[in-house]
Amino acid sequence: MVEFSLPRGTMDFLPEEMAQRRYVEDIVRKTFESFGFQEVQTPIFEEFALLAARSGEEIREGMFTFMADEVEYALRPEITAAVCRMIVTGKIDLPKPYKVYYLGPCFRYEEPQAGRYRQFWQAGIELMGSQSPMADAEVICVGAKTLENVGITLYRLKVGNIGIFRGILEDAGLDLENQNRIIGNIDGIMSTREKCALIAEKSELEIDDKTYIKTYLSMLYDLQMSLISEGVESFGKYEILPSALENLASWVEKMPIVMEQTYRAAWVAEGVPEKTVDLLLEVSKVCGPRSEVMPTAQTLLKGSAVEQSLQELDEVLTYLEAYGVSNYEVVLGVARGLDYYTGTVFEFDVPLLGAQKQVCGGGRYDRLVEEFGGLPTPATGYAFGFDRIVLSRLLIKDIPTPRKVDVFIAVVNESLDQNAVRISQDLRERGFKVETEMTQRDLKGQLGYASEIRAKYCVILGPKELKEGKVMLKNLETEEQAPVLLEELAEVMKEGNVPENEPEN
RNA sequence: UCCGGGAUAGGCUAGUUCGGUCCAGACUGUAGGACUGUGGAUCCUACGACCCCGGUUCAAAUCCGGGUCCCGGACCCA
Repeated sequence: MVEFSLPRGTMDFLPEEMAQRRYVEDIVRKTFESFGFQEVQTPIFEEFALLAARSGEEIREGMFTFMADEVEYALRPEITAAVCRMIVTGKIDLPKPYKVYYLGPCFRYEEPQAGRYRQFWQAGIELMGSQSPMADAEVICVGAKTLENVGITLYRLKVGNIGIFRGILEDAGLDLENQNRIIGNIDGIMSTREKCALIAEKSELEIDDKTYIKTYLSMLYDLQMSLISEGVESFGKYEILPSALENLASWVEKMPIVMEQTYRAAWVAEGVPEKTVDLLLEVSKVCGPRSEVMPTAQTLLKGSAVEQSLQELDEVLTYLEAYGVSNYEVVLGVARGLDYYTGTVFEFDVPLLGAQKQVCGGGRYDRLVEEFGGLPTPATGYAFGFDRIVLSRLLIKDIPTPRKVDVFIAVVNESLDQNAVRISQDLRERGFKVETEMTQRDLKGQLGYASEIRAKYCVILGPKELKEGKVMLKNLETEEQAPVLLEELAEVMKEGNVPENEPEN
């Protein structure tokens, strides 16, 4: 016999899991819809060129691709691009702003990890046609409310504005490609800072932590060596020596700083002005509550071209508070992996989830629709990792599964099968969920099954009662039972009780 | 691709340290019976497993080598 296995990185959902997912899904939809977002659906595959438009060829290895009719396609890794395509191809005839949402499977060809699959579900919203900071604030608010409505309050919300980095880099004369690369580096520094801070909380290094530190030491060592061979004099106290591996623990604290200094040297070697580099690093460190962060940032960025982005961020925060969302942190270093963001960017984390803790990410992408050939359309939105939301909710609190059926119809002997079917159909029409016996078990077995599937009632058909136009109705929760006239059956069950037991004769 | 850990009946697992006491034990499940018109109980019976290939050995679930798959983590995360 051939044994087939589940494709790597995919999952089957059993009835109980489906019920849990459906429960969360309903809340997500209701929340989206309460803000006026309407559902759309796009194909699960698109032309590869569309999906890769903003990120180049190298994205290929992260996608499932295939050829058909001499066109290259890929399973969608996210849905924003498809929504933009939908706008551009012009089928949409809605008044602006467009407020749409989606929920569906996406695919990435990656190594699975906890909370990370090759087929995963994304739920997201896009708000197109408004350039107001209010739109950003609303989108963030929908994110916060969705999590709260699902029952997840232990989240962390980081808000920033990628326009600040872009502005600084543009000032220094860097083109988009170089901007993206350096922003990517900063993203790396940010995540290393965060990871090291997490490790620092532990009393002892775990194996994975050691591996992490070794990997980065060697990466930075190589980078430093190649910079030195290109003429960088030395890294002074930030230089990584071959003896570094001897005391790994000491690097938990030093690593982020060394990483900054190494990238600093690399950027300077590329010709980025030192002033720009220092500013970038300073800005990336700015984080905390609004009241502390904004003054610092204003001083730091005074007189530069990015004051406008900062202003924009401030307005978003003002609106956000009007929406009742104040449990955020301002993190100017939020970079997001995505190249297409132009302004506001934000992330929601649920630390409970461990390594893959990001449940939501999004921001403003004012150029994407235009780049796909549409009219210039300001847009903002985000996507949730739906699976991670379900996971978070389950870690916090169990989700009760609804009962399979209200009524099970048992028969004393097979000759009554057709009566059972007729009664079941009648009850279904009256709104009950009903299941009928069909395995020829004895009555004991049938009752056992009925209680196992947690049916509330069992209707027992037997010749004795049927002769009088009655059936035996048993409440499986209270164990009460009594004969009931067929025509009164639905009524009695709706009232939720069973008449007093009749004395046996 | 790299680094850790793992794989025993349909499910969850004991046993692996230190080879023999294990033709592998428990619980659950399924089927039947005690009980031919009344259920989550109890008892009895049956069914059912050491991931694959090779090696060491008188003897391998256990040790060694290779592989496959799973679970974490790194990279990546558009």
